[in-house]
Amino acid sequence: MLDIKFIRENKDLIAIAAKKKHIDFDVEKLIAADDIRRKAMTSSEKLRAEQNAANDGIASAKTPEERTKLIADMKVVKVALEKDEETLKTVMKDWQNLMLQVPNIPDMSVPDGNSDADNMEIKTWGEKTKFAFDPKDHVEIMTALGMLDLERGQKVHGFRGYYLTGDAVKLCFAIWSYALDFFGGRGFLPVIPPIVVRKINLFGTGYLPQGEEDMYKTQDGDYLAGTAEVPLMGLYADETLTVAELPKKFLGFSPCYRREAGAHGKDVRGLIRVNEFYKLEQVILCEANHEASVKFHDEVNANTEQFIESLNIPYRTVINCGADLGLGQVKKYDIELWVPKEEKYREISSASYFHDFQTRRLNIRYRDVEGTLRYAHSLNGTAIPTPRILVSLIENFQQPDGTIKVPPILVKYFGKEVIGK
RNA sequence: GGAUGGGUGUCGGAGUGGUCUAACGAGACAGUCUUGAAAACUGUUGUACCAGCAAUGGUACCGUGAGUUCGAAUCUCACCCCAUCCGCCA
Repeated sequence: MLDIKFIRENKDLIAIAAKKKHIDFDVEKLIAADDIRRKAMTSSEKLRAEQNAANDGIASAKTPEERTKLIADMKVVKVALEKDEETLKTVMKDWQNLMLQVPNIPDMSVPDGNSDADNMEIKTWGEKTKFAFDPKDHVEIMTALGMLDLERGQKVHGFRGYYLTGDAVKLCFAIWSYALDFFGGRGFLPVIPPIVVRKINLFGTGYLPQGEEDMYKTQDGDYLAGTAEVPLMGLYADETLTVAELPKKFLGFSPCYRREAGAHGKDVRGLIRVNEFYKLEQVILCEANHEASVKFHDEVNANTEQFIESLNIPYRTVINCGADLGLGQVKKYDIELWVPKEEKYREISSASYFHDFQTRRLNIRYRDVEGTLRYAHSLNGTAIPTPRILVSLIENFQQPDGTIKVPPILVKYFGKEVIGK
């Protein structure tokens, strides 16, 4: 959600933003609706003022005749007021609907593009792993080592179902523990949030109304969130913070549920794309200025880069192009890990900032040093998702004998150096 | 699944359809008094939108939305939310 005043004064920017994000949105339609809204508001407020003024007269009328006369006058005003309010009601529906579709404006540094193929590489780290043998993919390795059962996963859950077993489970716990130490050591408060959430939180974060199809829903009308970002953003909804409390840094840990409704042909094999997984997520609320947003955005992304580096997995970082940005995102970095068997970098992390797009919808404010109420800025980034991280971890660290070398930093958490011996 | 009670300002808490510009109390802030503090006393104390360069003016907000009325915190209806009890489960 953007400020209507800002939209009116910068409608060209909005039009360019929509085009860059490949979102079909006509800002002129919103301006037209807003013109009607303003007119109806001014007009009905004037009539109401008249009515308010007459009220005292009616209450203190000296004679019944005087009173009857005043009431008769106000009956006329009432009819006019009802007409204005009818207009206002109709246009407000339209207006609110349009306001929910206004895209946030991408940063200058976001490249143009039509799809994730146009994302701009800004960093590569590590050597793409070379093998003196024919590397296998993670499904083959894990199945052979009793770490993964896709067949029975499918039997029980259906398409994209999986069982992790044995050392795969231990590896997940090791990664979670390590991540908790790593990110916790950088000032993030660990949080296990509710992931079955009320609808309002999804509107607030910008996942609704557009993302309805990708979400699981309960019979009570609640939703299973696809990321801990949703409940963490809801945490301070409708609250006013003090500037001294900012920035707030959270490390959420939660299961994540995604229907992957629009991705039926994509990544049909293995652990890349699944309906339920676990994720540690960084969320920050900070002061309302662009520099702070940029600073924390870089910080959040660097945290995950350094985490991946400590595991010694080759990766690259991209700036997502316009078409790959969500409605509310100003800028987004993806970190992609090298997957040897596919010979491709695959997304593992996504860090974005929103300015006050989310906090306006959620009504998260703070008082700045002058005492002025302001909407905070929000940003978030993946810390680490499981089991997706296992794909590149296992494929990059596989050995000729079919075993897996555990990254040294994880040995302390995992308990042994090699899986499969 | 069944039953009941309740949503008022920063908080507690009143509120017979018109003077609600929401009583009263607490808190916070400022001042008086004081060597300083406490106490006491006095005053101030929300948010959003519209018009305006501004000073300022207007409107709305008592959970949300409709309705009745010249006029609604107050009456009617629907919904949302909160709490408690019983049952069931962990």
